[in-house]
Amino acid sequence: MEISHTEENYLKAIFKLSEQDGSPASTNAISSEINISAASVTDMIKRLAEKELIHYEKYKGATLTEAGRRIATHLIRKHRLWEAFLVDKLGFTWDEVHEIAEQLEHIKSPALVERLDQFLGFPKFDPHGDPIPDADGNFAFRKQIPLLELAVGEQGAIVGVQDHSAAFLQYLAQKQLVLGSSVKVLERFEYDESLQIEINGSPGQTLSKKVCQNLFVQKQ
Amino acid sequence: MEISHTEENYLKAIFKLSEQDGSPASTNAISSEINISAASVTDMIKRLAEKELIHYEKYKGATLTEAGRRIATHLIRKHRLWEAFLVDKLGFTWDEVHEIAEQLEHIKSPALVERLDQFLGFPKFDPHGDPIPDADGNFAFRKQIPLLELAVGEQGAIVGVQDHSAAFLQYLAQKQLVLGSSVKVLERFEYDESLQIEINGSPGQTLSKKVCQNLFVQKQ
DNA sequence: AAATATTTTTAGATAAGCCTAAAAAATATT
DNA sequence: AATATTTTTTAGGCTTATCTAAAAATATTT
Repeated sequence: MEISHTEENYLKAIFKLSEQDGSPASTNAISSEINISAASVTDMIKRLAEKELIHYEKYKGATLTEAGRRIATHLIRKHRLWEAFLVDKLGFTWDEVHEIAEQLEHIKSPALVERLDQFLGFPKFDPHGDPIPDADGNFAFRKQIPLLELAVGEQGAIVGVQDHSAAFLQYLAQKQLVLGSSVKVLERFEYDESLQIEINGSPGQTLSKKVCQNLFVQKQ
Repeated sequence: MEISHTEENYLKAIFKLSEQDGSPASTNAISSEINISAASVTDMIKRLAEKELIHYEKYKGATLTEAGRRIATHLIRKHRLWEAFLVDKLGFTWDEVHEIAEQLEHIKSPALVERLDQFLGFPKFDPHGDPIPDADGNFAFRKQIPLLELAVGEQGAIVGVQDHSAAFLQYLAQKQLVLGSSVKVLERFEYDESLQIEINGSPGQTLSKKVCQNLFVQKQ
């Protein structure tokens, strides 16, 4: 069965919206996720249901079938492998690669994905710290918490981000906060929930609550 | 101006058909080049003419405008750079890369092309020996002739192929005929215009007229 | 529980890209 | 030069993916 570029984008959106909690992705949620009118979404999810890529009941939203999930995770696999390629091999920065990977993820060639994976040394995480699913759609798991939840005196390593916007990623890079950077919480200001942290051994950075919520660390 | 994937394919076909002799590409020629009905081609070339990507006069065929040519050569540049990547970095063989590059050539990111070029060491020729145009659309030139035109006793190096089919490329690989192989014409059989040649110093191969027409060599 | 608000679906259009069949124009043949 | 053939265009349709506006269903508030 041929799956179009467009259908792939819907499957990815439904995966993103329904994977965390397992609850169906609503028409409106999909609509705002991919910036397409709700009416068009209804249209498309009907067609995806006919192709048995999603389960869909009128007014009840959509969840992926096994076939749909396989396609979605494979897209995520390709997206993240390409991001790793762009950063590790071509020297792009982590805030520049999302748009390009959005295009590259639609390239259809099973051999290409597997060779790319090998060329990159079978990475388990992409440049933003997100896990790269294996060919069967299994994601590596890692015990990570938002930096905001680190207690005063505790230390951790940056392993991922919640917010993937270029603005946030550029802000982080400027503060020397990249994947692998070591951070230690020196003080917590209850007034605005900001944290005073030490980055790679140099103290003196205050990070806002918003920043600390969007940064994942692994306790050390 | 947005140019669709489909429009790009038409521009590439028109380039291929009209570049050699400079004469316009006829509707039928485009039709059979891209396997789309002549009626659809007429439709599309009208739209391309409106966008000023081609010059088109009813019943007179199409030629590229400067803008159209820029797009076409840029596509060829991307196609060939990706082929080089697939062979040199991912280890694909030269007969496997065309279909994948057909997809990759449509990825839109100027930065990506330039970084890829750099990553590959600014190659001037792709895995089939075809010149990779520079960012301005200029092709490297090389004095090459079909193997068939080499005289008895003359020696040359394989630098390219006329026929890009997987069948031909696989046949060549089997005979140790790859880019850079050295060949010497030992004898010419007038009966069927086949050649007895020495490949990399080992004699004893007879190559048909068809094969010798489709192989380019550089005299040594 | 009734009224109101929100969400979702239906209905009817549109544009891109394709098709086949028929008409028109250009080219080749007698 | 007239006729036949080939090429190209026109006409009319189809599918995919989108839209807006209106109707229907569901959820929320009073």
